[in-house]
Order: sequence, then structure tokens, then C-alpha cells
Amino acid sequence: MTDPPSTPPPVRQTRQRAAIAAALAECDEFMSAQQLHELLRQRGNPVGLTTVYRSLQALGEAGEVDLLVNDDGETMYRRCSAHHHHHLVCRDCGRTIEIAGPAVENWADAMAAEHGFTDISHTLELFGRCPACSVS
Amino acid sequence: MTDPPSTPPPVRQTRQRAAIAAALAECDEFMSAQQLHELLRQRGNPVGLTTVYRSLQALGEAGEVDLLVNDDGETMYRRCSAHHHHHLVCRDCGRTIEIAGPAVENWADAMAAEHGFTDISHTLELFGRCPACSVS
DNA sequence: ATAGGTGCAAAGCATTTGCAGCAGC
DNA sequence: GCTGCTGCAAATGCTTTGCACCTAT
Repeated sequence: MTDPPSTPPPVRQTRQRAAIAAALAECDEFMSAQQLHELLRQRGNPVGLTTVYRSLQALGEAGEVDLLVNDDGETMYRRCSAHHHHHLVCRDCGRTIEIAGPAVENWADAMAAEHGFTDISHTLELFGRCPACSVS
Repeated sequence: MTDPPSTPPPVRQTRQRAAIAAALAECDEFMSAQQLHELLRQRGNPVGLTTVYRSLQALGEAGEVDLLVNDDGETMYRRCSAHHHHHLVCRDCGRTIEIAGPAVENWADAMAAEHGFTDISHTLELFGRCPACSVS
């Protein structure tokens, strides 16, 4: 059902894909498809919004980018590799702090192994009110 | 700006709110606004979709329900209290296992406090391939 | 030449908002 | 009776899809 060894899907090299890959490579923070689209436009390397969505979706399925959905329902994308970390986001001003949690990574793996699950990945985001927004 | 001691917002008791609160009290899993709306309709206690959204939003701000956004961009709601746990989801068959992680809860709080953040909440989901789907 | 890629415009969905009528207090 | 609550319909915003043209191979 997942296509037999007949039509291996070739991946064609295009200006748009190169631009998207380059942008993702530079910024290793999460970016929405709309932000990425705007960024490419400002750079004078415009790519159709549709293409941005389709490319990011393809990259996601290929496991080359991680994706998560923020509180506004926007899907955020980030190139996979690099250092793996999580985010502490202020729910008022949107300020974001990167945090690393080896303990959590280990816990997640252990918990998954305990239930016989393999090929594990996880999403973890912390939300709160930052010091600046707390003083009000 | 955050309203002075002038107009304390009273909360009015209505059939709709009671129905929503009751439904949330029975099912302590995450539910989308649409699912909740449909559930109430089937029970013969129809509540307008708009009202469901507004009530859930109000409950969220009041801190009486937790909310998260799933991979499809739908906002999910769950009554706050009760046992807090996370999910281990099979990316192939969708089977879901509930897992509790006191260690993670503590880690999250500590990490947030370290950066001066308050009013913390977090979302954590594990994805993998379950034993049944691994044999293939 | 041909299949895959691109992008405009339109469709889909979940959610929000305007507004007129209804119901707690 | 006043004010908040309700819910229909319309609007909004992100994302997906239809379709005709373009281009890397």
C-alpha cells in the first residue's frame, strides 16, 4: 500500500526549495510558514505561499524539520538537526527563552521504552508570564 | 488598565454553563469545542457553538480549564483539577497511552522559576511506534 | 518531452465578532 | 428593568486544493 519498488519519488532541485532550505538553515528558531514566506519576499527571493506550505509539509514528512502548533493555531517549523531544546514562552509578550532538559529527554525515552514504543520523538513547551510582564 | 476596583464582573448562572461544566466534569480527557458542542447536542441539551467557545475561553482565563492546541490546529480543553498526565501516541495506529510524569512537572516548574516566570503551564506529548505496529 | 513543481485564486475549517433578542439577578 | 448571556450569521485568519503554466531532468 505504501508504493512497491516501482516509482521511487525523485526530488527535483528548484530555486524555491533552495531558498526555503537556506532560510531554515540560517534561523534555527521556530518560524511560521507565513513568517518564512515574508522573509523570503523581503530578501528579493519571493516564493509563493502555497509552495512554502507544500515544501514545509514535505520536509516535515521527510523528517527534516520539526513542527509544532502554537497557541494561535499557527503551525511552526524548525529545521530538525542542530541542538535540540525546548521553549519557555511568555503568554503576554511572546518573549521566548530556550531551555535544554537532558533529564526530560531521558525520561521520555525511558517512558517510551517501558511501553515498548520505538522511534520516539516528543514536543514540550512551557508557557508562563515573564518577569517583565508580571510587574504590570 | 486592568480594570480598577470599580466593576467587579459577576458570573451569571445559566442552563448552558451548567451543561458545559457538567460535561467537562464527567470526561476528564481533552475535548475540542466542537466535540463538546456535539456531545451536548446529542444529550438533548443543545448549546450554541458560539456560547461553547465563549464559555471555554472564559473558563480558561479563570484558570478552571487547561487548554492546548493539537496538531490539527484545534484547541482542546480539559477541566483543570483531576489527575494531570501526558500522552504517548503511536504515529501509525493512533493508539494512545496515558503516562504520568511527576519528574517532568517538577522539572518544568523549576525551570520556569529559574527564569522568573510565573503562572506556568506546559504541554508535553510523546510520539513513537507501538509494539504492534513495529512488528509489521 | 514529460513528470514534478509552482502559484494564483478559491475552498475549507476552526474560531471570533456584530448584533438583536432573552433571561438571571 | 438593567445587564450580562445567548446564538445566528457574517467575518477573519491559517491552511489546503483545483488547475493551468513552468522547468529541471
